[in-house]
Amino acid sequence: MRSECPIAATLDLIGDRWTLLILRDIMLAHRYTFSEIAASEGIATNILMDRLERLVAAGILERIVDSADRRRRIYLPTERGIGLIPVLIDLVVWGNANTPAIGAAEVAEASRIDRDAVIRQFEARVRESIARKTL
Amino acid sequence: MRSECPIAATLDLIGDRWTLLILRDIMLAHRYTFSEIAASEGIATNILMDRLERLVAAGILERIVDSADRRRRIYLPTERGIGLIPVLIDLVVWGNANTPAIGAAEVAEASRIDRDAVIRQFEARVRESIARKTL
DNA sequence: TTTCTAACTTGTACTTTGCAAGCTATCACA
DNA sequence: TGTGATAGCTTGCAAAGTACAAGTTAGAAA
Repeated sequence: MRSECPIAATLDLIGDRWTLLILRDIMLAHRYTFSEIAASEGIATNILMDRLERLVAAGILERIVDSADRRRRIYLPTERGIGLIPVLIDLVVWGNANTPAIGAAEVAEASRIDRDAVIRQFEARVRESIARKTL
Repeated sequence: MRSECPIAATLDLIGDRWTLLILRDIMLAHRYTFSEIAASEGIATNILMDRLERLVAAGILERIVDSADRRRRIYLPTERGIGLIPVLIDLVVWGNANTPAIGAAEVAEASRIDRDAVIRQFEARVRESIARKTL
């Protein structure tokens, strides 16, 4: 693809069928490990692996070893990754209003009233998790 | 895929590598016909056709015959489609800050200052085009 | 030391995409 | 009225990406 358009360049990184769902798992649902993410939707493990590696390579996620259980790898969003929360929130709002999906209705409703507050709230939670995990 | 999560349900509709670029062409760049969109990026015509049909089927776009040239089909966003402008704007902002893409820097900058105003502006332009084309 | 679990990896079938060429309807012009 | 050009759309086939199942390795737990 490779375009000078920022939308096209962004979709080169996150514009496939799984990447934004993975980022949703990590940043909205607080699922930070390979097996938690794999269990949440029916994503094939080789695809999940590939996407996590790409996201790390793109500087959107960071991979750290869990010091409490060194088998476990924790995938945490970088600042660049946190910057995608607004996109996820917009998708929740649109999906809630325009698809039969019923989940996260409170988030959608709260976002319609004060989007910035909802985004700040998720950002704060993610940063809190990062601080806790990287200790 | 097909989930009860509104993000997953939305990505079922628009979460592939081309659909959001097509919507960007239509709603931000005001390219309303098959050939205009086909020319803007290197999208294969069979894929473009498939995506336009899906978007029409999903109620995101509407297809009308150009009365001035009946060969031409004009693809216009519905209200549901217009509702995706915020997603596009977020992608412009993120891509401008986090990818080497250089286009649309003014839009990104203006959105950082007053996102709602930029969205309203694009919405107004699209509605104006729709009014003109459907006459 | 055996068993279990988490994170990968590999192989193979299947689905989607990309490319090139073609088709049909309509328009522009002589 | 006929000829060429253009817009939208279709088809066939090769290449790429995805899904499913099974296997491997490192570390934990008993």
